[in-house]
Amino acid sequence: MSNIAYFPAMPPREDNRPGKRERTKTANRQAILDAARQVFGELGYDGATVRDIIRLTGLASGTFYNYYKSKEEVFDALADDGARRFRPLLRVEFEKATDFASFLRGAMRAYFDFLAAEHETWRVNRPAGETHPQVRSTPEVTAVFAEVREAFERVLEREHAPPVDLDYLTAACIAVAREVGDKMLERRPMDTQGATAFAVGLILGGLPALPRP
Amino acid sequence: MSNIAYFPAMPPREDNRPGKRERTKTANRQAILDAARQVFGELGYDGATVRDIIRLTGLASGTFYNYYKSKEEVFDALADDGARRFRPLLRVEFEKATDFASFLRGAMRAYFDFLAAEHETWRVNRPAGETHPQVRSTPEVTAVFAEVREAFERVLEREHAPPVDLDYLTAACIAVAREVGDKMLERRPMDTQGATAFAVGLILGGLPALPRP
DNA sequence: CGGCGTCGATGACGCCCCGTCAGGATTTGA
DNA sequence: TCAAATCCTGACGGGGCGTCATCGACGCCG
Repeated sequence: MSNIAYFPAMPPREDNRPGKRERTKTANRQAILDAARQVFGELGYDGATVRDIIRLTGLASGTFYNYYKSKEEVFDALADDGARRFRPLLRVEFEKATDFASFLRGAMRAYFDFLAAEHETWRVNRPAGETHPQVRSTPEVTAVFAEVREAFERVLEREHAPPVDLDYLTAACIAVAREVGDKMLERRPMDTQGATAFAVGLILGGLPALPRP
Repeated sequence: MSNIAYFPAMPPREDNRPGKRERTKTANRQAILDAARQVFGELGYDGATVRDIIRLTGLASGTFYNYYKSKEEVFDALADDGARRFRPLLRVEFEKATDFASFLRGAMRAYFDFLAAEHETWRVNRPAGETHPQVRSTPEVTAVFAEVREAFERVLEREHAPPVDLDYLTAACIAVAREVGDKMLERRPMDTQGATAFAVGLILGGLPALPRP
């Protein structure tokens, strides 16, 4: 038998791609995440059901539980995913920054742009009046918090700024970013620059007026 | 038969107290709210179950649904309750205030004190790592937002302050209050005065630096 | 008092979602 | 080609959900 016209059902892989098991695993994980994003988007966090997500993936119910333990866990995975994608952007801003003002401006702008971009993907067709799900403290989200805090610390120290309550400052900045960002998303046209100017103005102006611990 | 020693089983009410029907209704409503507070406190919002609340009240399951349609609705009722109790305090601060600075200081302080007081009642025994439930936008909560916004508007106008983006400002102030308040609750001793100084300092300092729309 | 109409408390019920697990299909490595 | 490993499958027991027929208690009036 010549070897010209013969192809085995599955030709041997010459590359170092992971095996089929590994590939379906990541495919499943991704399918679940995608389905979850859509379901949460349409039904809201409370309204969503593990079964809804499962149905959308076409997998068996048991399979879901091979990947995530619960609705909370998928949701946290989505949040983690967002945080993981945002972190590098934050790091870039830190590298670029020359002082606190420029870091804050860059980070804030990066966040609002990120938010606006996510917005499209995320809130596909939210029924009116649905509260959007609470951002939970997953490992990656916590890491972002810590990273902001540390960046603040370093950059403030670098420019010999007087000491402040860093925990409060970090919390306040993130709070302003979140809430102003939220309001920004409701406005048309969506003005990330305006939101940035507001948030940065408030915090930079307030910084010198903070009590010294 | 003399009328001295005779009391009918239920002596007639001379007062204008509502009838028994009405009284058990308010009692039930209150019992459900109390039970809900405790259950949410112990199990967290996600972990709590309508059945848990029902069990704690001792009522029948059907009775619960005569008062609230769902877990969400009881929770919103609790939030509403908090907002309803906070609103007068806010109003008092508005009356007392002579300018934006004094209003902000008073309101912030009132909020942190309120928060600290609620804390005792609310987070009875939260298991570690539980995220506390999202504050939802119930009618009363929305009303508080609107009231803050209007108070800001009036007091800023009164002192001929330059115009600002009131929506952003309100959102930012509430955000700072919430988040700094949250951090405050985790500290021992709980320092409402310190938190107030921080939040007020940040916002008052930032106000003049805001972009003019 | 006594009788009647109404209100709302009751809890069993059917429905659906939950998370599990024994069985089976598919991939892997030899 | 075969055995072992992997993990997908879907039926199942458990339990929470919201409803509704029933009934006891309340209020009202003669």
